[in-house]
Amino acid sequence: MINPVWLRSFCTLVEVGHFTRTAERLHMTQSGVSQHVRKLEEQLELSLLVRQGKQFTLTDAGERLYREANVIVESLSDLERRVGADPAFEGLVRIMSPGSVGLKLYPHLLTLQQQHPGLVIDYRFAPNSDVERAIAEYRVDVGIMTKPATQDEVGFKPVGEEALLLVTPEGMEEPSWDQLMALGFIDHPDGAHHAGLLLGANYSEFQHSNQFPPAGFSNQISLILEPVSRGLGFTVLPAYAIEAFQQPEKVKTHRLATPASETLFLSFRRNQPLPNRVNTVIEAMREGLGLNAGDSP
Amino acid sequence: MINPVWLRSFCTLVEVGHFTRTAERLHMTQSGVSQHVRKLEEQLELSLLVRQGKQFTLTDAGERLYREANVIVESLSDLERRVGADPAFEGLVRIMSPGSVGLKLYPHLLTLQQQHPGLVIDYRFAPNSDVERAIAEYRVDVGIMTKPATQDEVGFKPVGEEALLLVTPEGMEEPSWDQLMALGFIDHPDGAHHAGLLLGANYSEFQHSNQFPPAGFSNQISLILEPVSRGLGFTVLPAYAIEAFQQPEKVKTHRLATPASETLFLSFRRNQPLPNRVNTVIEAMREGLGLNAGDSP
DNA sequence: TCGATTCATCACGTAAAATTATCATTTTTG
DNA sequence: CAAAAATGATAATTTTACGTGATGAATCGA
Repeated sequence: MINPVWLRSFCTLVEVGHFTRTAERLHMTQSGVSQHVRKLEEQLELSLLVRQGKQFTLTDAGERLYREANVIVESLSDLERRVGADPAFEGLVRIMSPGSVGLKLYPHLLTLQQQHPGLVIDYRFAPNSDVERAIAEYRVDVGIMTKPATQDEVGFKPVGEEALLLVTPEGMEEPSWDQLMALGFIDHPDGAHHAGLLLGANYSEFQHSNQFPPAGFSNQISLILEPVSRGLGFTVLPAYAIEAFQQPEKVKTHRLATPASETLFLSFRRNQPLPNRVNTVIEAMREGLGLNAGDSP
Repeated sequence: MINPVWLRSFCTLVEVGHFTRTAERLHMTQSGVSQHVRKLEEQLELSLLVRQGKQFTLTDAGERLYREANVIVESLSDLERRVGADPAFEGLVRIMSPGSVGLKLYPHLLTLQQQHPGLVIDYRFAPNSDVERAIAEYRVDVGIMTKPATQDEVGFKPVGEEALLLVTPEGMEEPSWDQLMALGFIDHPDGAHHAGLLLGANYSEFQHSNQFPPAGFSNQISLILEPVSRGLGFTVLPAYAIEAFQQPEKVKTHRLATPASETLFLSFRRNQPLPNRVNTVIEAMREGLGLNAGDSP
């Protein structure tokens, strides 16, 4: 590999046209400049300069070298700055969350991306466990989970609460236990968890969601309320998932006496500080969840 | 400036994912690789690797550095080859010659350029003295001159002879001295020189072209025969300049008893070997002048 | 022609880098 | 699961190479 310090000397010499002044410019001695050029010529086994007394002109190879080397030297001397830079509104940010939160966050983050052309959002929907694994395996920068992370490498921080609501077909008032049993449960990936939190606090008969006759399942968050709207069963969902349903008039939402809510956890890798662009996105996510901006992890 | 040897170690390490194997690949010790990475981290004042036992992953800065540095390292290790290369059919070749020869050569060289997309011909027409100066001042790679070069730095080599011919208006047989005096001389940049060579050898009365009444002048080689074709005078030209005239039937060409010819000299800088692409063009010029290919200077 | 510049070369001391040796971990394997 | 092998970090030592300063030769300007 050619010594880039020699290249820099050579390029400066070509620009300055003068050994002594080149040396001054580079804070070295004229002797050094001479040696650098000679070493380059020795290593490349071709002459770079045609010396004519105190003047010189470039040989063909000299011109080629100058042209090529100049680019490299510039780019090398600039590298430190470029790598150190940590722009807040540029680059790829990879996010993962369960579908429920994603439904609310994704449009908000797309707005952010529209405001900053350099920013690229990669948002994937996946269950809690997948989110945690993706973070641990460096496949994702931040995640939102509805449970605390279990692995050591994954840090977490509560960033919001979302009320859990019981959803039944339209025209039904505060349903009794028997009515629920009659309806049957429309399940989804977090169905058991949600049902446990809300129904456990409001129905003494409740033990587990599998007490209810199964009435359907969907892992497509935007479609879970479809069977409910058709009178096929009930389900329990966080408020933002209900908001996202296309035909809200076709279902009936019940708050119940004892409210229950799901905590949202911001999740991230513990062992390295987050780049600015990721913090930018985290701020936007807080806003999207309706929270005041706070300091990022 | 960041040490590119360290960068190479880092890039290789990222690709290999293994300190010891990286060291083997780079013909150094594992200790060296460790030190290179550490020095990079110290100089940049940021961590590049997240070490997890004997595994590691890249930090954000590490990824940026790898992406940027890889380009530089590749380009640097390839530089030697690129500069050493001397392609025969690529690059710019700058040529200068008097208009007379140029008329014949230029179309031929354009054909060469068409055959080799990377080759670029810069052909300029200028008098002998300008050609010589341009060569000496590195503004041109090769020239054709009709006289030997006078400066030390400019080498030359005869590459062709071109017959000098007397040209009169049509319908005139081997003109007498008095007929020439009556017609008058159509002069051009090499007019005096050409007339001296041809007429001096064939007319005892001849001393200098200014003996003839001036009948016109043009430095546009393709137009010199225009006034002759209109009966305005005679001139002396090399054969290839006459060939290039649009309406050959409008003039009469005379070989004369004692032929005279002009020698063409290939001219070039003495102090440095010619790049291959220039030799390629020189070969093409020899062909264009109707000569057998010979070894270039 | 003489003095002032300018560049090339040489010898040398210093600073940087590579290697060796060793230790603490981690991973593999029987 | 324990012993063996492998891996990476660190410290100490050797080796390398880099830049300087001194000297000399060539060139340029007055």
